[in-house]
Amino acid sequence: MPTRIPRTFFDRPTLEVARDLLGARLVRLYEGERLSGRIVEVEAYFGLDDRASHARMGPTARNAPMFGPPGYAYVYLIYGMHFCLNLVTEPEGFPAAVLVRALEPLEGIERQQALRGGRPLRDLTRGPARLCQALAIDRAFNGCDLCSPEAQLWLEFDRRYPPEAVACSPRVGVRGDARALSAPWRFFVAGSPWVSGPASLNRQGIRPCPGAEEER
DNA sequence: GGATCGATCGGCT
DNA sequence: GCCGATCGATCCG
Repeated sequence: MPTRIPRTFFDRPTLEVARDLLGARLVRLYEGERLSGRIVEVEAYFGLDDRASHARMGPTARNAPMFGPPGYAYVYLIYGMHFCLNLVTEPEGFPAAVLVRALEPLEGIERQQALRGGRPLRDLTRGPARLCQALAIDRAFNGCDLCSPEAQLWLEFDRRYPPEAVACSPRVGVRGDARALSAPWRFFVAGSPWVSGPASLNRQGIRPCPGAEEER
């Protein structure tokens, strides 16, 4: 049985964690069955200055997990009907998290399709709300410790992508100021059919990742 | 492939 | 009241 990714992995600058999460396996134990997928797309949200982050207005009841210790889940409801999964990064007190935007399906695919209402395989986990539905991730996982041996949701090291296989682009669906709009804090596996977002971003957006030193 | 629109509700202004 | 880190259906080219 592969080991769960430890808390020290998440206790680092968010841009580094985001890039390193590509290739990791997200595992959900659902009614005794492993449902999993390989992470192929993420977005980083960090700091009070990030106008696209839920933490931009300071701590609230909703965004509290973002201010908490690393290695926990921050799950929120959006548009009154969809859930999104974030992985909390950086030391406690600094608001930061990585949004998981797309997976390459690996285990329990038939069960995942059932949870998705029989939608096509290609649409199974392509998008942050779709993957939550496929892995049965909802509000109950908000604040969940992903590094605990008892957790029903965790991460495992799986594939490791070389730098040239990883591309970046501005984040999808953000509304903040010019800086937030242009910040290349979305990372994805170049050319993967499992990546979400507008095709335009996935073509033009293919450029080298910024160094982690760009953070802050 | 791209644009538009409706669904639906918790958390903030 | 307002609006969103989205999705799916529908229309168009």
